[in-house]
Amino acid sequence: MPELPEVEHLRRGLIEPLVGRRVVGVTLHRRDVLRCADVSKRHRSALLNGETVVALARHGKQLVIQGRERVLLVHLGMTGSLAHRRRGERLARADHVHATWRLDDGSRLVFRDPRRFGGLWGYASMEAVEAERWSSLGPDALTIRAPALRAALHRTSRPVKAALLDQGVLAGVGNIYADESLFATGIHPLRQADVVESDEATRLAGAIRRVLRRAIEGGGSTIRDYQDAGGQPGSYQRTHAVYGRAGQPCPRCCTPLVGTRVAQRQTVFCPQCQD
DNA sequence: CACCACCCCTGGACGC
DNA sequence: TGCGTCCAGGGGTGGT
Repeated sequence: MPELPEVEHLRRGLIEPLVGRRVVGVTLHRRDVLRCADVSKRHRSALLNGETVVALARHGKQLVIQGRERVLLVHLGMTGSLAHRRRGERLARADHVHATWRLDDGSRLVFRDPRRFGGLWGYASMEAVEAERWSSLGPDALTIRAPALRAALHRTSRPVKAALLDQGVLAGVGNIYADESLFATGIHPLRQADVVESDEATRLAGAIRRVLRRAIEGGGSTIRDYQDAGGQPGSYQRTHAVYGRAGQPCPRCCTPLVGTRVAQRQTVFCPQCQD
């Protein structure tokens, strides 16, 4: 399930194969996966046909492939993936492939998303993405600073985990890294966000940055589906302290970890270490 | 306005 | 083996 670390690892892995390459052909296998901001444009143009890729940008969990004239925003949702394959290299699975780009070196980029919670959005420019899309997102979680997090948490009485999952509060944290960051800071996921103390918010901001940075270095977390641009799984799932470990001993104090539900999400915490 | 439940979707796990 | 049921969750939406 791609959260910020998986999307950032993907972005870094796509720079070398994509930047400087020209898109010489696109196939949209499933039209409803492309949700164009500008519906008057034909889909080939929205999908960067004929464009040279100049950069890859990310905010939170959203990736943007920047062409010279247009840009394409990619959201992976739960099961989305972007795979780059050199000429002749095959995909592990070809079902649920919704879009394919052919590049001028004979390689191709493939968007696959079995559950279709993800999608593709065409925009005229980075400025349009920032104005129409990223303006409703909170600050990027990879660089979140304590004062900004403290202020955001202070504005809401929701459970702190619900606030962390809200992309308008903080962009990029999903279910895995919310639980891991709260455990690292000793904060109970159901604690009201506005009663998180200043020093706790400071430590939480640091934990979020550290957890995300280490997850990126580990190539992200692969629970079931996630693969990077080259088809490799991540390794950070081996480092998870609490996510997916309900009933197992807390790695710090050996108390059995407790599973519950917060904001419709499976949530695991240590009843001894987190309050 | 703030918050929350529901819904979209598919594949894998599990029970019988 | 096969079938039915449940569950995973990011994010939009509509209800409270």
